Amino acid sequence: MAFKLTEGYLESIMEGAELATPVLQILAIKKIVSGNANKDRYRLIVSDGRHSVSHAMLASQNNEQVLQAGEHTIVKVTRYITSLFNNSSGKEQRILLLLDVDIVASGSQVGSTLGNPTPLTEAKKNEPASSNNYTKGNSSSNTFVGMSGHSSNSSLLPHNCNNSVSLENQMIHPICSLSPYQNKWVIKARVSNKSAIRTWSNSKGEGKLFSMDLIDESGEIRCTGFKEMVDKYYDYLQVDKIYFISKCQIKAANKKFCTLKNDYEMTMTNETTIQECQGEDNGIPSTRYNFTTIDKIGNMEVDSLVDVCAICKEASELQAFQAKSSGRELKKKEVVLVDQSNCSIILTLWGTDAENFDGTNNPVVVIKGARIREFGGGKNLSFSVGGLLKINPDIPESFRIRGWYDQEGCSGNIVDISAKSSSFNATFMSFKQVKDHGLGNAEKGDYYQNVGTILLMSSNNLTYKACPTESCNKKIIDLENGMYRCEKCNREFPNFKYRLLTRMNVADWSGNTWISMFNSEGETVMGMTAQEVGEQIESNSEAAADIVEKVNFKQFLFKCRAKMETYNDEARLKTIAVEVKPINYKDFNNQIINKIKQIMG
DNA sequence: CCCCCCCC
Repeated sequence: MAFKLTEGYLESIMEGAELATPVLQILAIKKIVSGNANKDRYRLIVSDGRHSVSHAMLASQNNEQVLQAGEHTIVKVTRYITSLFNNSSGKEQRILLLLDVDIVASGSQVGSTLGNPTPLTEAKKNEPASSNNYTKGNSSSNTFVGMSGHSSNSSLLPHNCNNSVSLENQMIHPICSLSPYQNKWVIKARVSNKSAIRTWSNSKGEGKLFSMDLIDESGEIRCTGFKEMVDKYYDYLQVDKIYFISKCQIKAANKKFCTLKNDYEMTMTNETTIQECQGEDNGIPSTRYNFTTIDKIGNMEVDSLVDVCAICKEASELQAFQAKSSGRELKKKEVVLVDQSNCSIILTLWGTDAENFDGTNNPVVVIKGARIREFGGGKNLSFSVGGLLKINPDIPESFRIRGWYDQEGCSGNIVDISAKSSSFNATFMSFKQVKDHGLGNAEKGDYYQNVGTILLMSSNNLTYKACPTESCNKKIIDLENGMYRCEKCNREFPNFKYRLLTRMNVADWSGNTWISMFNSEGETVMGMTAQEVGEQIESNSEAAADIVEKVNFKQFLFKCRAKMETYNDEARLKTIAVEVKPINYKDFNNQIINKIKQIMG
């Protein structure tokens, strides 16, 4: 198969021309920067068959497909940028950044270098950009300006900026090219999000800070200003405006607190210069989202951050309450979100976000950086600092989901990701606590869990003969003619099934209690099926004693329902184990550690 | 240099 490259394109591109979809071959791939997470940065040698360019870089979202395709791969470049920067010897160097590529043929399909490409000479690469001064793939924007001839009006500079040189005259670097290894740069970026000013006070000191999200056509990065930087820049920086920014300190990003797609984040320093870009803002996008559909959240890690675009199906009233742990007065609103995955999830808004949220008319809710939480086995989302919340924003995804909801989503069957998987995540309590707290007065009983030791199990009536109908567990009457009658089903059967109904005395350090349990819980405790238990006892009257003895001193996690019942005019607490599980010592130890921490204050 | 962000 013959592959065709867009011969001669590279020369023009590296001189600043805009050419639609160059088709290039990747001759070499070299890792240049290793990120803290999963995004490494790669330098490429690319060829158009006539020339090769060694100063090419791959935008990290393309890493996976290009690495997989390997050297000799042919790509169609759907979006690119060139940018000037100073190389190590202080010379200007133009680099080619591949923002979006489609694989035309993988390296193994191509197998060799096409044509006989010669390296573009230094002289060629260092020629000034063509007349319009900008270099861009597929639109007329000038996000990354080469050397610009025009001078800026210094009166436009804000008085509180410390620089004397206008950044506007300098070359602009794409955000995705920033790294700790290169500190001479200027970016031109839009502020897509700005936090409130926050103060802190801990053992290391105290202070105040704010952070903002910066975005350009190549990528995004978070920037934080501490202390005096707050005074200097907080009011000056406005969301949605565009700034020239230089000389921040670049360091590895902590992914735990930021969904921005960048391995780095930056911090303002005394050297930092920020100037508003008064002119053209074309081509610089506003917030960039990385949306996850709700169905996926069910399998995602608790505490991680996601971006969602969903419809508010319903919203609760504003609820105010006091946090048990901190005593703080909290306000929240629970919003049920749905999306095209036909799943719903609860989003909790706090404080003013909760107060301000209006759920009428099913608005589109777009969130960047919602925190995944878990409650009772279900997942939910919590929105708070560092995130961005928009209602009915003007983005394509918003219109798309609006259409989906109005046409079909509003009447569809929805799976609730926030649904609690089991009846509890009930509190761990000792039997003494159960007694002291007077559990059992709630109408449906009170739930708790306990890790306990079986002291004694009654060997009488371990099993009963039950109706063989699958959905019916009613005790049957032995008609003693080979038939069994179920009153509930009003039928006679030639067979029955064994069911367990056991009572055992369970102890922990604080006391003991009698717990009843039904079939499956009893099977777990005995390690036998009800059928096996029934048959063994049937064939050997001594079997029951053996079975009971083997259970003694076994330990389990008991999930219990306690309810006060009146029996012969006497109130007593009836406890049923609704779930019995082997002890997960890791979880159990965490419970104990948390308790110790509580006790220690 | 923050990074707590809440509740059942």
